[in-house]
Amino acid sequence: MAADIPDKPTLEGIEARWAGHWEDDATYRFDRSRSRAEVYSVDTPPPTVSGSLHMGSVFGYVQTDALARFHRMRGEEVFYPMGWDDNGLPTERRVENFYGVRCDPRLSYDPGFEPPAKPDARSKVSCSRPNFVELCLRRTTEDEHVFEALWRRVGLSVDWSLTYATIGERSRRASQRAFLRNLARGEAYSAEAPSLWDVTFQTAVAQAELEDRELTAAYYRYGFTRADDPTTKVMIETTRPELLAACVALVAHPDDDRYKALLGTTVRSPLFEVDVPVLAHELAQVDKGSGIAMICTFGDTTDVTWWRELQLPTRVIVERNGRLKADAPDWITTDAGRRAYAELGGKTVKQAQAAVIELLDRAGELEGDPRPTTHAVKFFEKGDRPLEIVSSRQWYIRNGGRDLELRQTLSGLGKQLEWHPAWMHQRYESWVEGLNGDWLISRQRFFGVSFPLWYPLGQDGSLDYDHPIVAEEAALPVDPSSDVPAGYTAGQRGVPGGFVGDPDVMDTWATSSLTPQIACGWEDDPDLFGRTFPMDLRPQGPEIVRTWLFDTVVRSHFEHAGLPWAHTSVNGWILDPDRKKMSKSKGNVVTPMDVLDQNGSDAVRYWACSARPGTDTALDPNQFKIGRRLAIKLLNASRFALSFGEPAAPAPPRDPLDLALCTRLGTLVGECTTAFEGYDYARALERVEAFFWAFCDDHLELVKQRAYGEAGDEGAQSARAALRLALSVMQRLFAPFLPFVAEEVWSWWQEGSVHRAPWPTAEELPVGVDGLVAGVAVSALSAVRGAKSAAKVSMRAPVARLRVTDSVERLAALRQVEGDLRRAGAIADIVYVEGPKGGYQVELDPG
RNA sequence: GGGCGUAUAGCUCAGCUGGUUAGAGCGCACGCUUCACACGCGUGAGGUCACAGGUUCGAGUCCUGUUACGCCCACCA
Repeated sequence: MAADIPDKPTLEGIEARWAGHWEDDATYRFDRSRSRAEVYSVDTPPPTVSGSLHMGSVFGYVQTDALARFHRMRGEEVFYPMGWDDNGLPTERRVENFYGVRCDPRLSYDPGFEPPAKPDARSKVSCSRPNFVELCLRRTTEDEHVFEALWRRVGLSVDWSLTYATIGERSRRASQRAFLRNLARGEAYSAEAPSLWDVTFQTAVAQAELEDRELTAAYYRYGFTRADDPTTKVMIETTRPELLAACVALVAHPDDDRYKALLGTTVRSPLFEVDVPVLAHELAQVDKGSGIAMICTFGDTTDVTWWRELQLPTRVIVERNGRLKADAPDWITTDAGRRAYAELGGKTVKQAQAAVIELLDRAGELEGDPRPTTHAVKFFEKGDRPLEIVSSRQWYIRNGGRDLELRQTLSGLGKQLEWHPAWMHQRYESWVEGLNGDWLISRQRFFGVSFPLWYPLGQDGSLDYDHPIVAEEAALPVDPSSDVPAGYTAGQRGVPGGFVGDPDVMDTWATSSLTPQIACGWEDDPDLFGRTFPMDLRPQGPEIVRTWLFDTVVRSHFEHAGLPWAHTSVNGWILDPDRKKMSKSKGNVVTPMDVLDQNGSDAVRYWACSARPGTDTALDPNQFKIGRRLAIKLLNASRFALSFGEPAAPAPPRDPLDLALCTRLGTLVGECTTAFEGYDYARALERVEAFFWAFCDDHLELVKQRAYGEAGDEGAQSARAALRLALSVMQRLFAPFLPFVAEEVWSWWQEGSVHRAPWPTAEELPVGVDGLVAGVAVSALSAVRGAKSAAKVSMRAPVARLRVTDSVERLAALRQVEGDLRRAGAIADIVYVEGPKGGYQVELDPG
C-alpha cells in the first residue's frame, strides 16, 4: 500500500497525468441509458471562440464544474456537453483582421482563393461570401482547439464527445427548424420598419445588443418661420441639426400654453424652406429645450414613436453607410433649399453637422452660442459609431415587446426559474419590463445561419415578401443562396417569375437561444432529448441575462410551452486588483494559460470557487497561492495519515478523540451537502477547507504518536481507522474543487476515480459522541504551545506540569484525551483543578 | 428617473434564520531543524462591523434614511 505513495509528493505534472487518465477511462462520459430522473443536465455556455481568453472565462466555468462534479458524485448522471459559439459578427471581425480580407457578397466563389500572406489591415482583400465563410470555419476550428486545451487543463468534467458548434450542421438545422415553426405559428414575421442600424457593420441590430455611451454634444437653437406670421419664429433646440433636412414636424405638449395657438399650423424650416406641421403629443416635454421638438426621420427612438403615432411622412436623408444622400431629396423644392442641401450631400453625419451649423450661422439663423451638454447615445455594443435609425425590411420574433399578455407570460416563466443567487432574477424582470419592440433577428452579414427562405420574383421583377417560399424541414439545413426551393429550377434564380434567396443571416442569439435544443438533440435524437430535456442548470454570466437567457426562455416557451431548465446560476464579474472591471483596453488582462502554468489548475480553481455565487471578485494572485498551498497540504497530510498503515482489522474507531473527529466529520458533510444543494459551492469549499486545516494542525498533532503505536496497539488501530475515515471524507469533499490533487491522493489507496466515488454521507461515520473532548484538547494544547512560544523554545520542549482550571464537565472531557494531550505537548504531569473558568498554567521543564 | 448588489482588521473575504470577549487567510511582528509538509509549524499585534436614526433585554445581523463604489433597466428632442 504505502509503496504506491511517493516519498516526496508533488503537484508537478498531475494535470497532464490525470487529464490523460480521465480521457482514457471515459470518467466523465455520459451514460445515455439513464432515465431523465437520474440525469442532471447542464446547458453549458458556448464560449465565443473568436473572443480573447481571459480569467473571466475560467471563473464561471470552474464554478459550474464544481456543481457538476457534486451532482455526479451524488449519483446523478451528469449530461455536460460543450459548445463553441463561432457564428456571428465577432468571428467575422476576427477573420477580417486575422487574414486581411473583406467579404464582398457580389463576388462569386473562387476555389483557389488564398488570403494574403501578410495581412494588411488598411487594404483588405475582397473575397466572395463562400470564400469568406471558409476562412471563418478555418479560423474557428483553430480557436476551438485552443479553448478545448484550456478547458481540459483547468479540469472541466465535460464529456468531450458531446460538443457542438453554433455554425455546425446540427445548430443550423435546429435554428432553421425553430424559425420555420415560429413562422408557421405566427411567432416570427417580417416587416419594413425603422430599426437601429450600425453604419460601420451595415447591419440592423437588436435592442439587446445596445449600450448607452455618454457623449459630449451641444444644443443648437434656431427658428422655424410661422406661415401665418412670417415675422415670428418658433425656436427649437436640437443636438442633431444635421437632420434638419429630414424634419417632418414640430411637436409640443398639448397643454403647453406657449404653443397651443400654433397647433395645427404650419412652419417653414430654415435653410431648406420645407413646410412642416406643428403637432401635439403627450411625450413632448415642456421643460426640455424650448419645449417644442423638431421631429426628423429618424434622429432617435422618440422620433420613431412620434412618426408612427402621428402618421408623419418618411423623409430619409441618412443612408446605410452613415452618409447623407448625395442629391437633394424631392421634398426640398426651393432653389435656396436645394443649394443648401448641396453643401451636405455625401457627407458623413458628423461632417454634415458641421456644414449645417456653418450654413445656419452664415444665414444668421443660429441664436446664441451652442449650449454644451452630455447625453447618452445608443451604440451597438461592438461598434464605435453611434447608431442611426433606418427603415428596412427585417425579420422579427415576438418577445412580448409589443404584446402585454406574452410579456406577462415570459415574466411568469422568469419567476418559475430558480435563480442562484435569487436576486439575479431582478435583471431578467427589469429587462422584460423595459422591452420596447419585438426581437429583430435578421442581420445583413455573412457568417451565420441563413434564413431557410426564398421569395417569389414577380414578372415585373418585384419581390413578394408576403409569401416567402419556405424550406422543407427534412431538407434542413439549407443555404438559400445556393439551394433551390422545391418546384423551381436553379435557372430561375433571380429571373422574373423565379425566385431569390433571403440574403440575410440570423442574429447569433437566434441560434444560441436554442442551445438546450441543440445540445439535447431536439428532433435529431429524440431518445437523448427525452433523457436530458428540459435541462437542470443554465450557468452564465450576468451580462447576457437579457440576451442568452431571456431569448432561450422565449424560444422554449414557443416550442415546448415551458422553461428549458429548472435552475440558472449567474456568476459575478472579475475585477482587477484595483476593483475595476477587467478589460482588454485597460491592458489588465492576464492570459489564463500563464496563470495555470504558474500556479497549477487546482490553485486557480480554488480562487474561482472561493468567490460567492454572483459576487464580483477581484483577481487576487494571493488567492492562487493559498489554493496551491492547500493542494500541497492535501498531498502531504494524505501521505502522512496513510503512512501509519491500514488498521489490522476493520475495527471502527473507539478512542474518544477519534470518535469526536467522526462526529464533527458528520457535521461537516451535512454542511457541505446543504451548501451544494443550494448551489453555494463557495460555502462548501470554505467549510471543508477550514475543517481540513484544523484537522492537520490539531487532530493529526494530537494523535500522531498514538497512531505510531506509542500508546499501544488498540489506540493505534483506532487512530489509524479514524484518520482513514477522515481522509476518505475530506478527499471526496475536496474533489469538486481540486479535482487533480484529490484524484492523486485518492489513487494512492482507493480503487477507481474519486470523481465517480459516492458523495460522503453522515451514515458512513460512527456517531453519538460528546463533541467536548476535541474542544478541550485543542484549547489545552494551544495553551501549552503559547507558553513554549513565549519562552522561545521548541514545541518539543518538555513540560513539567500543566495545571488546568475548568468546569467539571470540561475537566472530565479533558481526562478522556489526557494521553494524546501529554504526548502531543510532551507534558509530564497534568493537574486538574475545578474552577469557574478555563485557565491554564504551564510549567516548562527547567532541564 | 426606477432597480439590484457591495460597504466588517493594512489587503482579500467569512459571519446562514439577531444571543456570551467579531472570525479566517494573506501581510506584519516574534519564535521553532517538531521524526508529513520550511511550498512548513507555533504564538501574537491589529477592527468606533460606511454614516445617522429606530425596533429589541440584546443589532455586524432587522427597519428607515444618507453616503461611496459597481452594475442593470428606462421614450436620454
